[in-house]
Amino acid sequence: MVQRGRRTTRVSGDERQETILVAAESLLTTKSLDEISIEELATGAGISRPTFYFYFSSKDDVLLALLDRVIGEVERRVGALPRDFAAAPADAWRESIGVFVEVFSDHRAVSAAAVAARLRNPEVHALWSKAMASWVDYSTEVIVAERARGAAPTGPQDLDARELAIALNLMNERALTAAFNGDSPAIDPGGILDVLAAVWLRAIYVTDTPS
Amino acid sequence: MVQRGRRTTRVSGDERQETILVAAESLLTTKSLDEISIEELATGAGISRPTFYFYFSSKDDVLLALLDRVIGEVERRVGALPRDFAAAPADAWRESIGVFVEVFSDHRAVSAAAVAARLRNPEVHALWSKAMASWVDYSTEVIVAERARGAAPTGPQDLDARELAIALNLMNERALTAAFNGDSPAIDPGGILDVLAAVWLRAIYVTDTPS
DNA sequence: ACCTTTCTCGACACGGTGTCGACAAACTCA
DNA sequence: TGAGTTTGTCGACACCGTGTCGAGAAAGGT
Repeated sequence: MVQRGRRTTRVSGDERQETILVAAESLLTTKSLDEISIEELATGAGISRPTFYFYFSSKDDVLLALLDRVIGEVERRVGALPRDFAAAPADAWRESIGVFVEVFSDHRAVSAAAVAARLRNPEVHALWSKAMASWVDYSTEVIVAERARGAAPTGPQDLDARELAIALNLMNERALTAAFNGDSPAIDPGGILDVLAAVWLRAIYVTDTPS
Repeated sequence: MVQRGRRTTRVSGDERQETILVAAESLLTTKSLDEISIEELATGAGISRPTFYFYFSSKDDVLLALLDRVIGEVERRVGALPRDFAAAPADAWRESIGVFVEVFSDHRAVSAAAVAARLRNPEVHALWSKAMASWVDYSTEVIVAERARGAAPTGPQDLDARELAIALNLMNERALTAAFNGDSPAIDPGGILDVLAAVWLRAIYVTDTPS
């Protein structure tokens, strides 16, 4: 996925690679990826432009490496959450959504760049889609389980659990990127968890207080 | 907003301008805006590249003109809708959301290009934000009115009507672009109106059958 | 000391953008 | 009808960012 020009693993090369990634994430807090030239990225890492290509094959390749880490962090933290929703459904959903809020907040620059890049770069698109799909799968499973135990209704049109999960996950994606990039209109970053959690609960359970 | 090089209004120039717009929307169904060169756009309209600059100052300027029309169509159609939600709230919301589904479906190429371009172009960003703001305002007003007449609750945390409206509108934006651009995961375009309408109703009324 | 692998960069070719200035075509008013 | 103005057109140029190639320097292994 993120291939470098080096053939075997050595030491000082990995440091350079890391330096480029750090320089990139730092630059991304200032400007968007296409405002950053490879020249800039290379200079920021103390190397020349051609040397940059020894470590990464393009700017997007750098972003891909950064995005990979961010997604990894979400996966890890979501995976560490208790999977028992029956005890306190509202809190459980809130915690799950909270992971996204925190990680996307901490890495807002990378998230924003990824959301922009996926529209033109197939690899970024694929990586993002894969992550979204995994989160949708997770949400769908929980919704199905909650319906099975009678805590959540299906609704008049037998609202498909997966399509509901997709809608809610896409809402989160968009609402979070809007909030953390100062878009307008956007939800206040401080209150976004409350708003999103409320919509999820209502959309899934058709009540504010599921049991 | 969309300024052309011509100083006064004449005839055959406007036709050329229109030809460029038509060529652009047609090309956009095939590839993304940054895969389209100005050369291509010009050739498609039967002129040379420098001549293109007589009519538009950039590719984004062309997109801005196209987006302006699409937004205008939404505004017109939303404005023509009956504003009486009390009689049949579910149908009224469904019709409102239906306008977006139809227009974004008909002009999916322009919508997708605009969503991509707003991330780098301030003018596109501003135009899109303005439109979103107006739709959020509209939704907020209706939610407030529905709460006032007792049809919709506020919820435990006094869920702010505007923030709720923002979340729902952003969900629509993202879900529609995902659906009409073949993203995955995405909601099936044929059923997206049902899904979105269901989430809106539940999020606003906390029931599937408001009265 | 030699050889190989790792790493570096100057120099080049390329493709897209935007501008300038010459000029053609059409319309205007005497 | 013909001189002047506005409208429209484009060849040629300069510029900038990308990506590649090939020469070579440093570092490690034997």
